[in-house]
Amino acid sequence: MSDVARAAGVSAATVSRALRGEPGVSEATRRYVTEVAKRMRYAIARDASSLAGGRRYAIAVLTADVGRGELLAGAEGALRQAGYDVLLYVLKEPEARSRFFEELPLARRVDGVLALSVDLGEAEGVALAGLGVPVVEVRDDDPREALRLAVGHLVGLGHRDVAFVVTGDVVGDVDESCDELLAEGGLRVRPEWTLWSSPTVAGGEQVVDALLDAERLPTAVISSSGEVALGVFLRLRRDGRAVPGDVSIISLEGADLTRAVGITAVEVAWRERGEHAVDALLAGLRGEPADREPPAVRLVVRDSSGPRV
Amino acid sequence: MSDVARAAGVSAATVSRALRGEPGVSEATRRYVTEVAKRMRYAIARDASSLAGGRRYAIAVLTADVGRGELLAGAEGALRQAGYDVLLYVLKEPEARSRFFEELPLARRVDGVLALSVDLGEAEGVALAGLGVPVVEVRDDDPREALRLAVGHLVGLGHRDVAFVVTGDVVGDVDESCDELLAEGGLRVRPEWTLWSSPTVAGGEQVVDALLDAERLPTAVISSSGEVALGVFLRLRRDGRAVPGDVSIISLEGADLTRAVGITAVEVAWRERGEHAVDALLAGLRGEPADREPPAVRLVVRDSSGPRV
DNA sequence: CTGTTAGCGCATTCAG
DNA sequence: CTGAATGCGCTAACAG
Repeated sequence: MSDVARAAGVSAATVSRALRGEPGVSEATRRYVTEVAKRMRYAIARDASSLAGGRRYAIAVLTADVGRGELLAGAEGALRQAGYDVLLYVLKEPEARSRFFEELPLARRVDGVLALSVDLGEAEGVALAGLGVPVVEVRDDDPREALRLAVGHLVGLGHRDVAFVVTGDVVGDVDESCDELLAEGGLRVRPEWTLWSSPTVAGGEQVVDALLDAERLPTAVISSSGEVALGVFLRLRRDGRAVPGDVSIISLEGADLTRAVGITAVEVAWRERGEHAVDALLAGLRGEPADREPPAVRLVVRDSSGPRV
Repeated sequence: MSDVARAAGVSAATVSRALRGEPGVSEATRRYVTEVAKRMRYAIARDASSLAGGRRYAIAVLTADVGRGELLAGAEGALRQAGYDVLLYVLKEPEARSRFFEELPLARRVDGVLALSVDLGEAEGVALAGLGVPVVEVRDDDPREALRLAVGHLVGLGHRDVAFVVTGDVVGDVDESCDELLAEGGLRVRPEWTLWSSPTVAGGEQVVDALLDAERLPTAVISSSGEVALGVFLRLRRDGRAVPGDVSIISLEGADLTRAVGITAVEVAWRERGEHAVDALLAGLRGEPADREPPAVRLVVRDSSGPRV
């Protein structure tokens, strides 16, 4: 930096101020210094800057689900644009996760923490809060929101007899209240149409077998898993049933899979959600309150759902 | 650090050495200092450490494909274990990518660079090399390797009449030499069985239509895309053909999709590949040469491929 | 094996 | 608006 200062005929302090956009430098000086710095390919050394200034220009991004690439990409882009480095921590393996929260290697290393799909536990949240920097978490959605969207869509198409396939993995505790949600939407609720399945294609196929055994076939199926929806789709087609002619199918999850096959599904705008989380974090960094309303889930209508016939 | 030093009754230099595992400290002292530090919840400030020591304990991980979560996770885990921080750079958008290589914000910020699935261009490689730190790249595989595996599998099952579906996106220039590879493996090569398709499920369905129009149906189909393979699978089944009874299907790509549906596919051990790349980088950091042989691709046999009947 | 002495490269006072 | 002085917290030579 002193080299640049000498070359520009000013002091290092002025270079520092000019390059960081700090007030207290005339526009002319700032422009000149900036130009000289660029010509000399000079870039501020972050380490020294952090050490002297106290700020670290880095955010820790925690994620337990590397499959959510778009979420991560959205957050990374927004942080980069705001001038922050992204320190990635993958907390997928349980050991890695517990070790992380034990050692908490973030002390004095980052200005904030972004937890993406980690579903922070009580103790974990407290540990992060203890760092003394802003923490923003993106939790997975309340699955009921997705269910509501699906029900609304089907009711709008005239469906009343709808089967609901639950996979514990994805929906969590929604089975407690799903009947209620279905009824609220105006659907008929039948015990034999609330089915549990393993979250696999084979599981979906078995579900159809069970459905075919009953005296009456639903006109639509909601699946909490994309793979199950695919299994349902395949099995119905093999049985000569038309989709969506005879049966409509909606998935509450699995954007990639359902998009590939053309199944109507509820999707989350993960990229935007990542960007939104960064906005909240940056607000926290400035000490302002942030609006906590995340971008909503949306229904993507494809070829597997149509009017009740 | 001086607090710890005082509490332990030693000098700061000793604390530094003890905590970093540097030689020149008695085991007893090291143990004691370590214990005191832990008790005081002291952790070395990376900024100051980097500034004074010259090493940064950080690796830049570049990726153009956030979908490769396992690759990223593998690399992150290995780097973390080696004591390095991971600075993530997503180079997906073309503008982000060009801006990155123009500004090259890594100068004096990292000890090495890991480029995962970015397919570095000539100029980009030179730019990175100019940083003066080790650079390791994980390029996507030569698609011919996958094709060889698939051909070998089918030949072993007695197939001779095999169609090959190419999607430009995935296979790149392989269509130049695919006939050769098929013939090498002992398959019959027919121009009408080398088909081009868009990398979608619909594309795969159209491929089957084209195949059905010809006078003779192949006994197996190799698809360079998982989605196309699924389309082929669906369309064949709807046409009443048994898979793999009448036609076997193999995909050269799309681990998630093919796994979900049960299609035999060539897969890459992405996680291990990430770990391997880190090994190479760490070797470079130590100034040693690294073995450049990446973990090979492998064939995962599932229900879509069987003996020729 | 351990302590002492100097910086690492910058941001921040405080003067001018 | 600008420059000079001071120290951020640590590591690396040195000396003992």
